[in-house]
Amino acid sequence: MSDDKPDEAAAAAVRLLWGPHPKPARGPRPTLDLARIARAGIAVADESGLAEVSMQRIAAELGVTKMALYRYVPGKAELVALMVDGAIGPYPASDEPVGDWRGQLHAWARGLLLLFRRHPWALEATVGLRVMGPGELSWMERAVSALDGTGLTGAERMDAALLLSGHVRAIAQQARAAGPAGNPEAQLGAVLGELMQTHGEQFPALTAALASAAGSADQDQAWDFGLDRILDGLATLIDARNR
Amino acid sequence: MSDDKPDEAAAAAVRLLWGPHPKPARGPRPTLDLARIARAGIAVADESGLAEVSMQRIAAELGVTKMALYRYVPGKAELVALMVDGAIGPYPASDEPVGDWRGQLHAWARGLLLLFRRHPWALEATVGLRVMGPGELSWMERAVSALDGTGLTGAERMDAALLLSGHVRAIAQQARAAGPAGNPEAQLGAVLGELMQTHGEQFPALTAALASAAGSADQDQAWDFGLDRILDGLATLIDARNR
DNA sequence: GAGAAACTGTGTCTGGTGGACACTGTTGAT
DNA sequence: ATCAACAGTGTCCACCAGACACAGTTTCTC
Repeated sequence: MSDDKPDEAAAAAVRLLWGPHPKPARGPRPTLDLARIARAGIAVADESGLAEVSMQRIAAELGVTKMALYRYVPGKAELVALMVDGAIGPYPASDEPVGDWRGQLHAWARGLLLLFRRHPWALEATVGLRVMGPGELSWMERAVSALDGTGLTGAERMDAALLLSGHVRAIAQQARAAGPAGNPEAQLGAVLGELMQTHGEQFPALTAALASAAGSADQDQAWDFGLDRILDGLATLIDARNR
Repeated sequence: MSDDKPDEAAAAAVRLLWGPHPKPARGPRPTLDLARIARAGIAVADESGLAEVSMQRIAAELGVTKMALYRYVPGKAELVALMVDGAIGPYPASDEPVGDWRGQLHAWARGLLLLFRRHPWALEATVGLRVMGPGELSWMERAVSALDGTGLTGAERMDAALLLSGHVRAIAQQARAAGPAGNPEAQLGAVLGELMQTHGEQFPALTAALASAAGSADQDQAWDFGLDRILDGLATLIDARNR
């Protein structure tokens, strides 16, 4: 069937991300290793975007031909998966769990947001079907463990983590669209305002909301708003459970 | 220098998406139009995924050479933007605003989710920098207008819309990863469970959560959970504002 | 030691992509 | 009738991911 192709691709990705990687007994010494390859890819993506990441480019960066890369990585998709997990994880051990679940999740979300800000390409690299690596899972672990003892079920704890990461991604994407300079809200408002000038009558509610928002230029308004709403919602449920 | 290139690209996209498109006075009749092109692209993407969308493919679908497409669309990015806005909008007029803000937002989010289910490729097509078209804005308009009169500021109403759409995207992506068959939770649990078997000791909280979640096989658990949490959070704020 | 086996990196090739450009043919305004 | 504007085509380029055969290097086995 055509369904076993994605499966074997996924299996290859799992092998690559989760190891083990026994070093060969015979033959010439490998000049590269997965960590170096991932680092090179991340560096290129950080600096020039994911579009610049090609087999040739990364190989050149490492001083080999592109075909040499295929000795380490089955294909470009797996390369990117390696880069993603390298860029994401593991969850920094310096951020020890401190405070209640709310404070912990707040710190967790902030850390994830900073991470996406540092590696904007990770957003586009994590759409679609993919295999989670150890790094990504360690973040998941941290979020779920922050909710231990809150009375939420296991599924609910994981759903909460997914919910938070969704918000992080949404904000990171908005920030990315605005570019490194200038706050997203202002930029979004500017382009929207332009469109409203010519097509405003079709979007009365938006026009009104935009006019009302024109004054406030709070930097991270959308971030704090969404995060607080989610945490409030979780608090409501947790309170109900514990009563 | 290099910063005006994205700007002019964005301007081209705005022209394309927002018109106007005056029909030429002289010359041969165009055999195509933007709507037909968008429809062809959407059809291909729906059926075979975004990767199958190439200039050649779409042109062949329309019975012309690929270069003819460039008479209508400045490049592939703009083609995809056209497809996205065509697939998304406008917000269906049949879904009249009914009920309180909560019910309206619930219906809105559900509608958006169904849309992403119908056009899974729209997820990958809407990461990164992009220009919103009329269709996308009409959805935004609907969500913002649902929050009219709740006491929220304009910026907050828009932030709420962004928050909800973030959750929709997160769920849609998870559903997409699981494929059309089988519910996402089970599939996620299966692959996670496999990894836990070999690396479980590194992720104790996840292992516990997974074990606890093994029994419940609720289909749309994550969807309802996140949506309810967000709406609860909004309700908390709205209540506070109105007191 | 000698040879074989395993392995690495390279060169070459293919089919595909987005896009530039010059060209022919068509159409309506003058 | 002429001409300028426009549409669709054919040809070209650079780049991409990947397949494959090959030569060179290392280590294990006899």
